[in-house]
Amino acid sequence: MPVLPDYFKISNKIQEDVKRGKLKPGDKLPSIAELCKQHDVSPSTIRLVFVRLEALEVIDRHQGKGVYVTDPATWMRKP
Amino acid sequence: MPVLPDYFKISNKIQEDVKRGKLKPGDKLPSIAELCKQHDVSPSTIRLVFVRLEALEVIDRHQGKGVYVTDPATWMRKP
DNA sequence: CCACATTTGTCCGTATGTATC
DNA sequence: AGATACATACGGACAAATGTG
Repeated sequence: MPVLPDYFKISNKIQEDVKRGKLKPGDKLPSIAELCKQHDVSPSTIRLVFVRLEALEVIDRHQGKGVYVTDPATWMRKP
Repeated sequence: MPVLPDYFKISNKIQEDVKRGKLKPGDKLPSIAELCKQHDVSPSTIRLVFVRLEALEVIDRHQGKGVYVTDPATWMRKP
């Protein structure tokens, strides 16, 4: 059984939280700095998580604002 | 019009090559070092491309061997 | 079996830019 | 104007898998 890398485990965890409704569409994720502390990893690793989750359309990233759980409702007309 | 980042443009280009049949399922991509030269970026950027394309299930990565275009036929019993 | 080179993999820390508040 | 937060990109250290001799 392969040991999953950090960026994989973290993005899986976030995906799980979304599936379980712990994170809902439109919710804002903690800041990068916060996620670094929570998982004890560097900003670069969190960035990998974001690139992956963005490709999977789980999150939307907004420079200067934050990272949000994808909301199909506000998908087309982004604020 | 937003200027797309390098890792985005490169992964889009590879996706295009796959769609157009220039790259076919099972094909091996150039090495990271090679892709660095071709696009004049660092290895880190190419890795970002791979993380994205892997999430999109466009490629399969095999440590020590290479990176291949996803082939549904050989998906389960990898060579 | 062992040694070695090649290749990919993970993770880190940092510099700089840009959008938002 | 200043603080905060995300975005992009780089380069390096070290690990792990593969293939070859």
